[in-house]
Amino acid sequence: MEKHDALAALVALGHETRLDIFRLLMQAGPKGLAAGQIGERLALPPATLSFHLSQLKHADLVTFRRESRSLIYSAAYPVMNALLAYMTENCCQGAAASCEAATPSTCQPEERHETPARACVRR
Amino acid sequence: MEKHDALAALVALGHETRLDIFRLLMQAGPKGLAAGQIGERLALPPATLSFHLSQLKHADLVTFRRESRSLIYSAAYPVMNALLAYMTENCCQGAAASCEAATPSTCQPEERHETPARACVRR
DNA sequence: TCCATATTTCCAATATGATGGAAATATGAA
DNA sequence: TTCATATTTCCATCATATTGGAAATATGGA
Repeated sequence: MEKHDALAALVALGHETRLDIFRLLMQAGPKGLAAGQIGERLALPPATLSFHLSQLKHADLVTFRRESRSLIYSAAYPVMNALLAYMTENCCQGAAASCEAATPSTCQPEERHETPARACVRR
Repeated sequence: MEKHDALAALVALGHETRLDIFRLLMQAGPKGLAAGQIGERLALPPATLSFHLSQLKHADLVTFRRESRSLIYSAAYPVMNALLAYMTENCCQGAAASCEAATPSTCQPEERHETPARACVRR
């Protein structure tokens, strides 16, 4: 993940409504939730909801599929994991020699993937 | 970490200049950097730098200490780790029964602390 | 005390983001 | 085709964040 993408994700998550939406989708898992359901649960007017979903889409934090008349949104776990990895990778950068490998905590609703990251442990 | 604090941290990191500052401080480690050094490296006018440092302070993402005429800023590793843990803790919430414990990747410049978190692995 | 350095605070201008009503689009059912 | 549902797009308004020059504050040295 590049800085540009990490920044986009952080900007998107740095808004209460979008953090609420994203967490709701995280909780919902891969099945996702229809836009209408999200709006109902968070009491958001359609236009406002659509605006924020659009922001999350642009940041690649959510995906969606059509199911009949509904658009079903779900959290993009891989991007979330990439963001976590990015933030971790870049902490203590420049002290690579004194870093130890560490297992990142990731969110994998379907199956475990290997997404290595490094955590800096200087002594 | 509460939602309020996580949101504050995400808002703070969701700005290019502040992400730059924060990563610079992460790289600098616990020794930190004087405000002037940060401004010099990132080519920021004093007032602009001060504004962003203030935002990062309010989000508890940086700490500072005075050393003679300089104010030395450093990254608040524990808060960064708490943010990582928070984002991970809350993914797949509601499916706790099918979650497995996982080691979070953390950034610990001084010594290793135990900061347990959970990653959801549904099967 | 006086001056230089380091940084912050004040403030006004500017830019950007968010809101939500209303209209437009897409889908499926009768 | 016609209608109802689901969601988006358009757009004007409003709110908030950002910027940086200038002045203020804090520190230490001569």
